[in-house]
Amino acid sequence: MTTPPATPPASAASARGQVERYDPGTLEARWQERWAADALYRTADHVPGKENWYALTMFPYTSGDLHVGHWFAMAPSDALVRFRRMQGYNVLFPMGFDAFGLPAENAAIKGGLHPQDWTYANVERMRGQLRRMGASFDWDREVITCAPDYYRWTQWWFTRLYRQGLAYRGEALVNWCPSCNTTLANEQVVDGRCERCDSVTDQRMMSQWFFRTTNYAEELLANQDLDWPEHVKLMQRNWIGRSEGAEVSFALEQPTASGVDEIRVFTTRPDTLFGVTFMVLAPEHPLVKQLTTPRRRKAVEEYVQAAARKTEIERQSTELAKTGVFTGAYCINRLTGDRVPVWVADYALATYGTGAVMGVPAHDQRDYDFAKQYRLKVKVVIAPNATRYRTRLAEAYIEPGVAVNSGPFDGMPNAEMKSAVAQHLAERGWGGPRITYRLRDWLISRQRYWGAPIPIVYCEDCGTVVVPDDQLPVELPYDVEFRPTGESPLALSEAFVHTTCPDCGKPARRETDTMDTFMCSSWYFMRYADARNPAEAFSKAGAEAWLPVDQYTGGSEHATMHLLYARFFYKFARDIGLVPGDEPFTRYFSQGQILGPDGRRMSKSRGNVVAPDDQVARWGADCFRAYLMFLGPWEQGGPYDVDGIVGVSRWLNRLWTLVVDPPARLADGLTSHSTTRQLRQAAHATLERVTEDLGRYRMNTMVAALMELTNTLQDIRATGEVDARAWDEAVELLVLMLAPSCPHIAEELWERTNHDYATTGSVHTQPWPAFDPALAAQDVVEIAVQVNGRVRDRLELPADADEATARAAAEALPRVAEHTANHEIIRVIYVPGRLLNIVVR
RNA sequence: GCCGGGGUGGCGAAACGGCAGACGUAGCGGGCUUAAACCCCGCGGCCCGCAAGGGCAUGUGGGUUCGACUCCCACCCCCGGCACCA
Repeated sequence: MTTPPATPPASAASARGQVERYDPGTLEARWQERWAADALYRTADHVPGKENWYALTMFPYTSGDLHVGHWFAMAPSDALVRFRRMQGYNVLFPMGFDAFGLPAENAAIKGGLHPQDWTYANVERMRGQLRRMGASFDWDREVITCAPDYYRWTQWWFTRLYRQGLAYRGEALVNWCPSCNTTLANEQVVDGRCERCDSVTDQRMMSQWFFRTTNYAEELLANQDLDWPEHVKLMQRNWIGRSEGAEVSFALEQPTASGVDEIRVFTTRPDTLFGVTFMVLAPEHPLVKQLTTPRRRKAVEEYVQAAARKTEIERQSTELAKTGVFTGAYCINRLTGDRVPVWVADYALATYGTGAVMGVPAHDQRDYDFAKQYRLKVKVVIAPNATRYRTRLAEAYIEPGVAVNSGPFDGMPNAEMKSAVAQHLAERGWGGPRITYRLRDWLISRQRYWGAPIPIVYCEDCGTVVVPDDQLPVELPYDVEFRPTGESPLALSEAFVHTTCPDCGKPARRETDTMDTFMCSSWYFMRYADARNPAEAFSKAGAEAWLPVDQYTGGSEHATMHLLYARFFYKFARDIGLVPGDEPFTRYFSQGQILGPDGRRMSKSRGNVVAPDDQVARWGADCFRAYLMFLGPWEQGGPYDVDGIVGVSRWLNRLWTLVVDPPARLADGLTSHSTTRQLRQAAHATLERVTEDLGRYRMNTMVAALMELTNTLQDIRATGEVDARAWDEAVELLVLMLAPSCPHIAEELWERTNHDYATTGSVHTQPWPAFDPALAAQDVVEIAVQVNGRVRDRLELPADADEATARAAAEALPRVAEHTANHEIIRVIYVPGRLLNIVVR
């Protein structure tokens, strides 16, 4: 079998003659080099006469490959940045790498490469891919979170939080991922599974480092004024989960051996306190062991152990019937003096409120179910009507009502009673008003290698000592056995563990856990403001120049993790006087998710991954960028249709040809020619649309508008004689409008239309053109003529025609007359430029 | 169950309460080509009709309006989040 030579036929001659073909590959590489050589995107902190604008798109994790999702977030962001620059802003648009984290270790274990070497190799590769995108990143401010000159400051943040009492070590029930062999923050457990690897997690009592995010719960909750997507703000508010209610103390009938004489509960229904018929402790509640009577011990221990064996998924399932065991102990409802049996049941959660629940079966469905299961008493204390009400219920009564069987509160509306009871309790020292959050403190300890070491030293004499600034960074040693065992790999490194106490100089041991990588990403956007600063995390001047971020772009999967942590960090930074404002991200845009061609999440196992490199190699970066913008609304995302991109490629080819091969007969002074008017109208109307669309992040319709103008120019070219000035103006506007989305071809065409890059500058440094409303307006418009709301004909009219003119012209149309004859015209509605509706009877 | 976001041609989509389907694809017909194409022209929701034209169409059913994809009410389906949080 013979194959033809690989060289394509040299002649690509079209009907229009020999025209140079659009060749994105070489053209894009050439301009990328040129821009880099000229440092076109280096951003100064201040430029006279220009306002600063900080645009940020989430930096990628160093997985090794940029995927379509990265492009989908970054390419439109870059277009908006370029647009804003042309509008006269001094724009900071930095890029970097989120480089610590488990995948590096997992890949290292699998492939035999050290996590650090794996990570830096990936940085190298991804940097190249990002450059190939043609985005206008300021690489001089690049950050790599695993570099000592970065994590030194991550550790510094820890020390500041520690000194402010916001970092603490505490014993708590924490989430554990048995596959990752490490603890996880609450935010990193999704439906009882590890957010990273999807393994089922369990809970363990461990001593770990936490940040007091709950100190800021109230402020984090107050996000409604942020210019963020509502659904993201809502996710955060749901996550924080504020509940208003009361804490109530119940006296133990028999104080425990250790002297505890009460059980405290949190309730949102203090109005039902008179209806308590049992008490429930979570299996992990510290009092369980102490108050269980000898006769009940065996049963309780068995139950507690069984609960511990269950996974979170099993524990949290609402479908399961309620289970529990009686402890044999009783407590006293101080308001009524009632003797209340104390049970253990796993529907009480150890990590919420006080870990104990008062059982009010008459007015809480869960308590009702539990009471039915174990035949416990049901006491009605809220009723729709104070005089007549049911005492036997088929389900809990949770509607509003008035108090009954509630002593001094009888007859009081229950809404009012909530605060009255809380008040009553407070006066007697039995509890009082209380607000509880679902949000937990942020667990930041990780029993893994590839992260920033926690800068803490344990000294026998001085106790827990924070590493002083001049001893940072606490360097992560390279030569460590990092296989995950559940114990921190750093504990195995004698050289790392053994140190001296910063306070007294005696031998001491280092903390061997590393920090959650979400810590690195909680402040990277601040570092960009002054990325090369060797003496500070960032300078005051840098912060004043750039913070807070004006526009942030990323996926909403980070709503309750990164975006929440970053807000926490920023508020802390504000409190210690480092940054201006209260919020890190003034505006946040959440782009949609790009799916595989089959409409499902892209994944290697499904084999539906579209590699951006392949798309770029085949179509060019400009084409791929524009196609991603053209697909649909940016916030929506959707399946990536590999066949659709050809339309964008055809468009760019036509546009190219149009500019490189202008109309055959260009003549001066044809200003009265109808095509001249049409040309100018189309160009200015498009400019109006594109300006509007870019301002509202509507990238898809922006590209469509450019396509339309291209089609119009092509039609006009075909008519023959065209006014040279009008043509040049239209082409110039088209190229300027193309610059944000397709920076390379725009630059090339800009140069080819008599603009010298060396003297007059890049197309990307040109001011955004202003459109002329008079030119953008149409002279003649086609309107629809309706009879009773149905279109019967169309009519061409001068744009400024009045109603009488329009009506006369419409009634003269035979197809209209047909429908109005023998009818009485009762009304005529005229919308200039749109339609005329004749209403008949 | 609760809270968001969506249902418009074969597909991706567009449409200040005012001509539904811009723009683009798939497909069909034609041109240029020995042949093709990431080239050019045309058609391109469904039904009836040779055509002119007419009817039906924006998840379903109501309503408001001269006029509804758009506003209101009820419901169905899909996607995302939360869910034994006391």
